[in-house]
Amino acid sequence: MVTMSDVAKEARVSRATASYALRGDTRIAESTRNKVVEAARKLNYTANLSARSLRSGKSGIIGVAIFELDKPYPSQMSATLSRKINAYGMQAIIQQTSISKRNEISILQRVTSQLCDGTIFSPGSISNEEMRALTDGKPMVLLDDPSLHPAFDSVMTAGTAGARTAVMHLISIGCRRIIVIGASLSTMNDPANANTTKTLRLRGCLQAFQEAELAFDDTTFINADHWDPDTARNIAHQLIDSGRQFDGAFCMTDSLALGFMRGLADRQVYVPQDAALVGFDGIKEGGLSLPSLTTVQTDLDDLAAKSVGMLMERINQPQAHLEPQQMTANYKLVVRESSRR
Amino acid sequence: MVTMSDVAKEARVSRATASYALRGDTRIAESTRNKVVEAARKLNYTANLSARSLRSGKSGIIGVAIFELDKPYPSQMSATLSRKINAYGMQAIIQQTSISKRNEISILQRVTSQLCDGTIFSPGSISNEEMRALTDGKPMVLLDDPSLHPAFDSVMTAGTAGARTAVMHLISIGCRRIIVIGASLSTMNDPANANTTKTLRLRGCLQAFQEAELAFDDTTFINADHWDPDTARNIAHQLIDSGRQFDGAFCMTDSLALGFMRGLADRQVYVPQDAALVGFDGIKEGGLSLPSLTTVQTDLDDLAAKSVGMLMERINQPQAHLEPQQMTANYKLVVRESSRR
DNA sequence: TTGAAAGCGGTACCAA
DNA sequence: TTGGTACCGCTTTCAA
Repeated sequence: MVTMSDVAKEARVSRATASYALRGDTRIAESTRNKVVEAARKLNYTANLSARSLRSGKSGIIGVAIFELDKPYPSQMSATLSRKINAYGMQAIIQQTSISKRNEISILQRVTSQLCDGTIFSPGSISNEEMRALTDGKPMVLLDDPSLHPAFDSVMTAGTAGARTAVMHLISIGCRRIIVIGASLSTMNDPANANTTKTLRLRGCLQAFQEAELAFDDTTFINADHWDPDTARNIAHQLIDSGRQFDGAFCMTDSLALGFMRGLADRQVYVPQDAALVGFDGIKEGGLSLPSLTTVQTDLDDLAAKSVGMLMERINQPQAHLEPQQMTANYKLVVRESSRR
Repeated sequence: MVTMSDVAKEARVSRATASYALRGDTRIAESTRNKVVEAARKLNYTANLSARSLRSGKSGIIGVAIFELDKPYPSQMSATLSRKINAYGMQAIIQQTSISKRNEISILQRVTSQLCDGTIFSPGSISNEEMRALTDGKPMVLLDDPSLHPAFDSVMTAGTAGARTAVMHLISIGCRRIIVIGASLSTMNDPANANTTKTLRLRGCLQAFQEAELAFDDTTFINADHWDPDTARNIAHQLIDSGRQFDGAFCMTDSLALGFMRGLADRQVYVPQDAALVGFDGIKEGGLSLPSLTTVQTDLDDLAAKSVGMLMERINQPQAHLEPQQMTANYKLVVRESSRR
């Protein structure tokens, strides 16, 4: 391994000078800097990350910790965040929490807070206090922070407004017997859930129902333990088998929607003829399915710009001890075949 | 930040003793170790990664560098690798190369070779020699290494055997006018391409055609510049618009297959009635599409077990200077609706 | 069985 | 403008 001493020797300067020169400190004479840079290139030198990070506390790395990388939405979000981070000249590393608390702690404690200049974290089962302790004061931006008293900057998806838009759209195309897949109404009973993704989306649904003066009850809202396609596919089977009637469905994520659509097809119920369908997230797969999926699409570029932007601000101004900020990512309704009649 | 000195002081031992105790060195008396461990827990101590890594050259981190995280196959592969790495008690960090050479170099040079005890890398545009230089002798396992003279351990997907299986399956269900989407025959003309994914899969197709004594020519094989759904969708449009007849299609990836299927549907050509369809990879989305997709499924658990296993062996026995090894991941044909007649 | 001390490869203060 | 040097926090050799 070639170290800075090697470079300094090659350029016939001191280690200190070499260090300054390579980082472009203006106090170093241009001619000296050129010598050093040339020597570094000749030796194919790269600064040792551990050493630099140990001494300066900076690594140039931003961590992204996300629940499950094999699901379309988180993977597309991570990819977008990663590119945005690169655009700032930083390296992005992505870690999968698998929604396991042990994993979350391990990631925050052993990697993120140690190595990363900042973290973008999609919290699962870990509390604000634990995060405080584990991040050791390093900047962190949360994605969809459900806590009642935010302790960190965060970027939210437009859960309530988006869900409201989705249901309003179903109503506007003539649906009158609408069901919602993803959460049951009872979720909202517990005040601790006031800001969870489920509650926010439920709230938007209720707004739409009320504005349109459409009746609803407990059976309108169907919980999904896991927001994945197989769960939704089973729900569809049960629903049809039970003889339930509906002419429109809002699924709280696209993954649910695609699974639900498939489940309906398994029972010869077809979208959009028999029931219109709207999802949420805007994953790419929704544009390819048969029929293609109407969805409330979160603008991932905007989400990435906001979260990485906030994080970089904190990193660059660590002294500013501002209140935690909350931003919301843009969204738009993308109308496709699943709601065209 | 709480350091080892703090722990040592709290436990009333020296820093060295604390270090040994925490890592379970047997020379430390049990009672002493308990004191230290207790102190560490009380202070909520975590060893500084940079310091440890700088001094010992080990970090407990394995890097995974993959081309695009927002595509189903690489994202599902990364997720599986990540879990497998965790099962070995190591931390996994995932980085996205975006198939940009600059990015690949940057990742290898600035993060992977610096920080990671080993790397699993899906090479894009970087050469063996460059990798040698950038990894600085650290263990690395390549995924689908296309080089003619492998310089690293690698795990291959069963390109030739898998593609052969796929085409044989189409033949076995009665298809006689089969087309292949993904690469053109001319790809194989350049000897430099002898081991690329495209060539391997082409080779398998040719074997199947020849064994079944089925005619084929240049027009049987249609190139896709990018292996993504939109490209395939366009190909489908062009093919149908040009009046091309076929009763079966093998797409070199599931993403191509799903796009192709959607493109056929855009032109009122339906799978499997009008043409049977087989993909390659085995992404989860293939089980949900309408119709569900027959595919040659790569066993990702097996792929992960093999690649992480090889890597861990290299890490644990750095002295053994064995020849580069090649392994191949298991696969199986998963027959679904797209080829049921 | 434990402790003192020398680094690992950089950074940054201070002096020249 | 440049160089000497202390130090970041941990590991590891060597001595006690």
